[in-house]
Amino acid sequence: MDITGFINNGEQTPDLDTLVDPAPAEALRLINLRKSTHVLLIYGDMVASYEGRAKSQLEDLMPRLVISKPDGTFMVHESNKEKPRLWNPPPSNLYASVNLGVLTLRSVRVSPREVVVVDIPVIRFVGAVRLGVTSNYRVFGTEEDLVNAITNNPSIVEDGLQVIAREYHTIVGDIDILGRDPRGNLVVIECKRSQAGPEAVNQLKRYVEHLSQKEGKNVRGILVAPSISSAAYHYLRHYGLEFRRVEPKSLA
Amino acid sequence: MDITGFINNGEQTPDLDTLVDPAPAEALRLINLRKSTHVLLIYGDMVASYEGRAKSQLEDLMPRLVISKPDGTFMVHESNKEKPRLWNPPPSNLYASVNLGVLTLRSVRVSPREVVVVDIPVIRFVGAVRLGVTSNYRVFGTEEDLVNAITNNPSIVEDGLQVIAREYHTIVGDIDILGRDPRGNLVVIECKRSQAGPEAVNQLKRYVEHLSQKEGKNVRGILVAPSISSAAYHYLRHYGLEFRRVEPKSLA
DNA sequence: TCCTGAATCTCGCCG
DNA sequence: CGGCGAGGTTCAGGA
Repeated sequence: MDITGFINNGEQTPDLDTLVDPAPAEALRLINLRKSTHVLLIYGDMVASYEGRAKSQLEDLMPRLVISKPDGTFMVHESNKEKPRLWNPPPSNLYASVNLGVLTLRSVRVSPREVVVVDIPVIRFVGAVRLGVTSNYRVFGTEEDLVNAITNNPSIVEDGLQVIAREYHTIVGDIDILGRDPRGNLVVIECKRSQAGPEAVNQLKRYVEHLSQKEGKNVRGILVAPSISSAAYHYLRHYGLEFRRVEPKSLA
Repeated sequence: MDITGFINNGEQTPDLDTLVDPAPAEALRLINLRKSTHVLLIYGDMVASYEGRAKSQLEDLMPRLVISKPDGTFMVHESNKEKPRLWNPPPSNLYASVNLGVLTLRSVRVSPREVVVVDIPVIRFVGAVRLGVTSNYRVFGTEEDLVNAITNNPSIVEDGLQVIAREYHTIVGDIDILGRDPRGNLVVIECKRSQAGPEAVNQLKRYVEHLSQKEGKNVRGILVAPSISSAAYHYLRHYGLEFRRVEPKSLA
């Protein structure tokens, strides 16, 4: 027993461990050793099931890839698609065990209660890799960037427009930008970073209706987006709403 | 030159290849050999960037995990989160190269044009695994299951309700279920598999308004869901719409 | 191909 | 912790 509390006798935990065609007990050992610090990659023939908010099963024994992250992310990937076939989102807990030579992984999420169970009778590979996390991550070209650009320069939408508020809270939701036009009309502005559809029109209509009832006067509504679908445009015009085309990229 | 066209002289392509701390040229060879048939796992210190619908960069050199699938899925994962930090959805094309000892991966999507570039000066591991694809995949407890259950037994929603149509198309969108109550009123039913919010109410309101204008008479709207948020319920009642609590699980 | 809306959406933010 | 809406949403189905 090491009085310093270090089990590994001063040896550094490696960033990478790999096992090819391991015995189940070997795989189990590595998984339990690294599951809270490393991302685990487990490849083999497996069946899996999920039950929680919904329910589904992968009954055919087939080569698949399990990825488990220290934050509890648990995914069963197949040969196509970006999304895992089965998964548990973080935070979940991983429990591994071996019974009759079969490695079983159970990922358990507490709230809502969701369980993914994977049985792996044939383990082809287990890897443990230590990954980083990017801080100060930033995406450019979001809806927020669009709102900022309009706030800084309202004439992008309309000459003489004054911005009264951003993220204006109402009982029916938050209005991206509330403004006033030169003639004194309230203007509700809804921004979309990509093509607007019927839902976006509906959202704008909801805000305009609410404000117009509350204020007891006419309120304009402008949908700002790089484009709008044909059906959505007809719908928008039918309710007297307006569309203003703005390319988010032109504002970078 | 093998006249049969088989480069591997009859040897089977292995389901699994692994390289630990490979030279860049070695890694490149395996990637190009397997990228169209296997899922590639590439672990090392890397920087990455994305430009397309939006733009973002991972400037800090840091251990990350690249996953590339034969359908063109390309993901850069970090130590947390279910979603990759950067990605290209399928279909995309992967181009790998080595310059001055640095492995570079470029994932290119054509429409819309999007590019993810990853530079990997330190390659710790490359794996190629052959995965399957589940056919006849089915999830239970979806909104469609709820719609089916109501279609088969409309009394779940209301005694005497008759279902006229499912997925009834209108100019403002598709109505989950269109029915008629014993008093002859048209009834629009919107189903949600989980708690309903303001957007769901708004959606129902849109359909009801449209039909009511088109038909020139009163149209009822019923929101069917396991629960509804408080704000959404007030909003719903304000517009004379109705809520019917239904647990999707009770219909399995 | 585009359009439309569901999703075990996931994720971040704000109360 | 729940509610709410954005997202480089992804994905499937239909016109």
